[in-house]
Amino acid sequence: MVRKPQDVCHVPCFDQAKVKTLRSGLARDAVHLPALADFYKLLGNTTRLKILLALEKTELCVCDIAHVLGLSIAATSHQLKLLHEGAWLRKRDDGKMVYYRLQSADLLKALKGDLKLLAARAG
Amino acid sequence: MVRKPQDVCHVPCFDQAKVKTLRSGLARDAVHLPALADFYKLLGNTTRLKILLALEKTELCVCDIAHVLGLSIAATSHQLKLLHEGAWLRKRDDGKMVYYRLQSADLLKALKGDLKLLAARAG
DNA sequence: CCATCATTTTCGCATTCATCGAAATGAAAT
DNA sequence: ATTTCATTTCGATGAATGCGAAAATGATGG
Repeated sequence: MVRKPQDVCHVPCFDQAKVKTLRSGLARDAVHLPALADFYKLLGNTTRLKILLALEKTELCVCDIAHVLGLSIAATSHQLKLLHEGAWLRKRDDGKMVYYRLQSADLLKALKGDLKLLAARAG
Repeated sequence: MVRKPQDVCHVPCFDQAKVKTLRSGLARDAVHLPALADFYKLLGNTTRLKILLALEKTELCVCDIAHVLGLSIAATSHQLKLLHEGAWLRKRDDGKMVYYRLQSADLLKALKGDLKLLAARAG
C-alpha cells in the first residue's frame, strides 16, 4: 500500500511514540473486540430487544412471542435463532412447541444499565 | 394484511391474556428502545470500539487516530463523525487540527462492564 | 491573494444485514 | 402412513454499512 503525502501528519500532532503505545494497547484488547462488536450488533435491533424484555419474567413459545411482537412466526423464529446462536437464549422442546427463555439474568441487567446511561444523558 | 391459519397458534400455548399483558408492558419501554438500539448499533463495530478505547486517557487528533487504527483519514473522520453525532465524543478545534475526546467516562465504563459480561460467559 | 495542509464531505463500490414468503422439517394424533 | 401444525430453513430482494478516492472546506503562512 502506497501512502500519499496527505496520509501522514507532518506536524507535532503526529506523535509517533504515542501512536505506537496506543497501538500496542489496542492490540491487547483486539482479541476481544470482535466478540464485543458482535454482542452489540445483536442488541442493535428493536425486535431482539423486545424479545429479551418479553422473556424477562417467563419463558414463551415462538407463537406467543410472535403475537407479542406483532410479527410473523418466520420472522420471529429467525430473530430467536440469532439470540440462541449467541447463547443468550435457552431452548426447550415440548412436543410440537418450542419454548425460549433467557440464558441468564445478567444480560438483561446490562441492558437496563445501558438504558439508564441513555436516560442520564437525556435528562 | 391477511393472516393464514398457520400464523396463529390454536393450542393452549397461545395465552391471549399473557400476550396482552406483555404487549402493554413492552409498549411502556417501546419509547426508549429505538434509542437503545441505535446506541448498540453505534458500538457494534470494532473500528468505533477501538476509537473509544484509544481515547480513554487522552484526546487525539484525527490524524493520530487514523494511524492508530491503520485506516485512511477519510474513513477515520467518518467514524468520528458518527460518534460525535451520537454525542459520545467532544470536538476541539485548534488551528488546522481537530482533536476528539470522550464526552464522558461513563460510556467506557459501560463498555468495560459488557466486556466483563462476555469474559464471564467464556470463562 | 496563493499555496499548503488537516479535515470533512461527496460519491461510488462492495459487502453485509433485514425482512418476508415459500418450502422443508419434525413431532403428535388419527 | 397420512395429516396437521408449530417451527425452522431457504431464497430473493431491498436497505444499510464500511471503506477509499477525489473534491471541497477552512485555517495558516508566505
